[in-house]
Amino acid sequence: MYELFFEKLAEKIALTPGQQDIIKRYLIPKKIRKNQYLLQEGDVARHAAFVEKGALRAYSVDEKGAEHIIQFAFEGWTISDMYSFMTGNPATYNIDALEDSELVLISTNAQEEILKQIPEYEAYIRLQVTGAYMAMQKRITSMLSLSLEERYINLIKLYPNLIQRVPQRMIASYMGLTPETLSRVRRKIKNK
Amino acid sequence: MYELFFEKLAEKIALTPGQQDIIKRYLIPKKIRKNQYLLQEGDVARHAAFVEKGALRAYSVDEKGAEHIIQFAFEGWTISDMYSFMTGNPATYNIDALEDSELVLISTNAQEEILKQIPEYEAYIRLQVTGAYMAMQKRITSMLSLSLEERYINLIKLYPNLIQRVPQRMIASYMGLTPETLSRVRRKIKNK
DNA sequence: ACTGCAGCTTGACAATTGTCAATGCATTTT
DNA sequence: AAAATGCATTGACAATTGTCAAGCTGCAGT
Repeated sequence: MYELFFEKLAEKIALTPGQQDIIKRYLIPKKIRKNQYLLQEGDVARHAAFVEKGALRAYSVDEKGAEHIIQFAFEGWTISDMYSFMTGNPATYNIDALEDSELVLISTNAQEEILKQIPEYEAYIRLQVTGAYMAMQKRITSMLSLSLEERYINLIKLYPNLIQRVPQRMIASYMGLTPETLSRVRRKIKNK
Repeated sequence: MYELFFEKLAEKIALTPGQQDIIKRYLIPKKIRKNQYLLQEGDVARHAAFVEKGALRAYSVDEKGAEHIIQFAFEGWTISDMYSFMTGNPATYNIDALEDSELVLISTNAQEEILKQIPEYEAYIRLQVTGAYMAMQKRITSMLSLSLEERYINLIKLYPNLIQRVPQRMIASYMGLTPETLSRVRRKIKNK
């Protein structure tokens, strides 16, 4: 259990089996069915969720009811409403499952406890967040400087399995487009 | 010297005067004139820069020569090409000064040394990066779900001094717009 | 003070993207 | 097997945004 979690952890920091056991005690396994919510806007995010298996998305809903996907999370990724998780304020994003999924939950308290007992864990979180930050920076740069076709091609190159696992309209939402526009972008690319 | 740097540091972690002295030894003060480069695309970012005074921007340049601003940095902010800084790969962004500025540089080596000697510093960086991550997430959410007018109004509300210190065309660039479009957005807002 | 330049604004027009409606296809439900 | 549902595609048209050209303003440098 928690195989992938500790595998990813080991990529960033070295821990003894004893330290791993301490961490294990604070982890909560959770299975979640497709379409179920992990977090709803307005609730407080009391956990960060590491994805052992499956796929989730975080998204906001605007006044018109349109959904805007801020993040996907597949195996090996962590997802939460970071702002809510860090501050205890109500979440501004919804998170739900795109597939039946297996998660590892870490509560705010658990994270504090782990940090107290295993200071190395701090570096793990730092590197984790840094990676997420850099990915997000690339995403903004792509939005600012590339054509839709280039953006789509790059996205698929970066996450080749995205197409297989996520409906087009959600990729459109992630890119800030309507499904119709994404469909036309794909046609243009195909006809080249 | 380094007043603001240590003030910001103290907001996140508690350090003894002795620890502060250790950090001080690794910091490099640098003054930079308006329009001067701090970093050019292709070079390796060997430092992160904390802004004691002044203003800088990080931006990429596309094939057509258009600039796209990924980040502004004013007093109390840190700026670098994080990817290059972390990996040692060539930078993909340019960084230059919008005003005569006073910076505190921290080299990659300095950061490593500080982390070795003062483990509390790790938490500082983590919180720093987490803040940057959350800000960037808000920026993407704003790009995905708001109208141009709302985005502009929110931006000005968030950074009220931006208008005073940064030319409109750079705000347009930051928002992913042409200067003409931003000018029209501003006119619409004014006529309400 | 004068000149020149850079930045903001405006207008006319082009290109891109969104909206709405219809269709087709595949999957699920009955 | 038939019906219903959800998703992708397409077309026609509307709205938004970009492009190009021109003019205005204020500041910088002489």
